[in-house]
Amino acid sequence: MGIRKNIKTKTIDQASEPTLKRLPVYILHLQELESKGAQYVSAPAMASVLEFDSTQIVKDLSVTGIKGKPKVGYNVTELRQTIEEYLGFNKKNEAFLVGAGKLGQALLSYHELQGFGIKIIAAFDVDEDKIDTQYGNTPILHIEKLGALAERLEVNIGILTTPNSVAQSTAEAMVKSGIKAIWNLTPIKLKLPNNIIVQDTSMYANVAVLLKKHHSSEKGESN
Amino acid sequence: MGIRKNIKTKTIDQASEPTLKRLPVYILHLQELESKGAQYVSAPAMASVLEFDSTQIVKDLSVTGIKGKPKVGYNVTELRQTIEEYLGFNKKNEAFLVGAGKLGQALLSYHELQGFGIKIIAAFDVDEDKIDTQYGNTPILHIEKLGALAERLEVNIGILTTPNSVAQSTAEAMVKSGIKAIWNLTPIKLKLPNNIIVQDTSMYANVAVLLKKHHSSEKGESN
DNA sequence: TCTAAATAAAGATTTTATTCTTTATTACTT
DNA sequence: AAGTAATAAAGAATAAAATCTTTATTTAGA
Ligand SMILES: NC(=O)c1ccc[n+]([C@@H]2O[C@H](COP(=O)([O-])OP(=O)(O)OC[C@H]3O[C@@H](n4cnc5c(N)ncnc54)[C@H](O)[C@@H]3O)[C@@H](O)[C@H]2O)c1
Ligand SMILES: NC(=O)c1ccc[n+]([C@@H]2O[C@H](COP(=O)([O-])OP(=O)(O)OC[C@H]3O[C@@H](n4cnc5c(N)ncnc54)[C@H](O)[C@@H]3O)[C@@H](O)[C@H]2O)c1
Repeated sequence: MGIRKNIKTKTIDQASEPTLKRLPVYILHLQELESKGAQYVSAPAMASVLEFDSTQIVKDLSVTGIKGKPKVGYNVTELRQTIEEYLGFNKKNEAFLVGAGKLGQALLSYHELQGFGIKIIAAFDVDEDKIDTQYGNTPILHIEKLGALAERLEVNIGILTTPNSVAQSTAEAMVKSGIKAIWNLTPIKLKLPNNIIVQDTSMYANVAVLLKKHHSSEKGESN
Repeated sequence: MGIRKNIKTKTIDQASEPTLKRLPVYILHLQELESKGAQYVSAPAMASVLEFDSTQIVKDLSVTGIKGKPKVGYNVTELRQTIEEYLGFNKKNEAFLVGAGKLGQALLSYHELQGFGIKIIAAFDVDEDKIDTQYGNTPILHIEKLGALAERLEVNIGILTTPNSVAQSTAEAMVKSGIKAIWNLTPIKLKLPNNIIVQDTSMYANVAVLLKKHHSSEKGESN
């Protein structure tokens, strides 16, 4: 009502989700530039390679607080590091994986993830054949040990790769164990307290978009 | 100017991408309702379970053309089938998977995907140890055979799970083989002709969002 | 048969994200 | 040293999506 409009002083560094999702694309591109020995890169130059709008790139990068120089661009290494720091990749991001099945094991062997912030230090399962074995260098433990270990090792990030049928109950158990952020790779919409961060990566959602666009384009829509 | 504003007559059935991504969530929920024997469900009822806004559900479902009845809701089975038909799950969606590594194999064993439209009928790789073996019931073939087989079997959907380093070149080979829609599970931003449908599922992007939100919430932001 | 409650559907508003425009800074050129 | 071209940065306009509001329909109950 007239007064009071900008109460959002606290949400300064809140980048939009689309922006956050583009930042890793920039990191990969910058890594490639670094490997080629490039020192500087401009937003328009990145734009032409990545096929993004150049002003959008400038906006995206500005959320990290970095400053570019007109006529020169950004220092490649500094830019990459600034983005990584902004995303928290340099913080301690140890995670537990729950559900060491096919997808879980793929993630356990996906060591590149470490370069993007997350390090899986243990996996949990209920399958006796898997429990107390190792996958790669990662131990697979009984799910009952989750709570005690999460507390002792101060782990508060969890990756959920159990079957759909137990996704909700397992997620609740993770929360009870002190997990604060869950990367949910099941297609289930989890119902959890809203102080818990949940990031969904649903294959079904992506397949749905792919198929719909595919069939629409076949029908000859301009798109 | 002045005249000509609504040139978009052709894009009638164009649902937004957020809507398309929610449709599979509805399908899963409807399947559960069916298994419980429910006949009808209303949008507000779904909303309370899924924690969505009920008017958004109504809007989402309306893109499929289905009509609900006031005071009753939607017929559960009819609604599920209508969504599935809308998304093209009942069409022939045979796909090739390229790169039969850890992630590729997880997808090959992920038979639930068939219920969501996609059936992987062959995989392709360059690793001699894998070529001409089977994974599950799916043959793994030499990448050179991709073109001929795609033509003969009329496959035009491809799943890309090769290493990052060859993602772009492999995608180009897929396009040359007649693939029209690519589900890209690498984090690489592909540059392809824009009549090719590309759906990215980047783990990095999701990890970035998760970590940023997690660290922001730790700093005590209201979010 | 009429009334009331529930809810789908359509439309309006608000919010969010992208794209466009302008301004100002910097380095290169002559 | 002055002028010019390139580009970052800030702001405005546009477009898209989500949410809110109103209307109309339909069933259940009086
Ligand atoms: N396989 C894929 O490629 C793929 C792709 C996308 C999404 N997903 C999703 O990922 C999830 C897992 O799929 P998957 O193919 O790896 O299944 P999977 O059956 O291979 O693995 C599931 C694992 O979870 C374990 N488990 C079962 N109940 C558990 C519990 N209560 N606590 C802890 N662990 C438990 C099982 O023992 C098993 O090891 C599913 O939700 C699936 O929809 C899988
Ligand atoms: N492992 C995971 O959990 C995971 C998760 C998310 C994303 N990814 C991404 O998925 C991709 C594959 O990851 P991965 O862990 O399965 O790797 P991987 O090394 O296990 O598998 C890659 C496969 O591709 C094959 N290959 C190599 N060059 C090829 C070519 N030119 N044509 C066809 N096949 C070729 C290899 O022989 C191998 O079988 C990567 O881009 C990775 O970033 C992996």
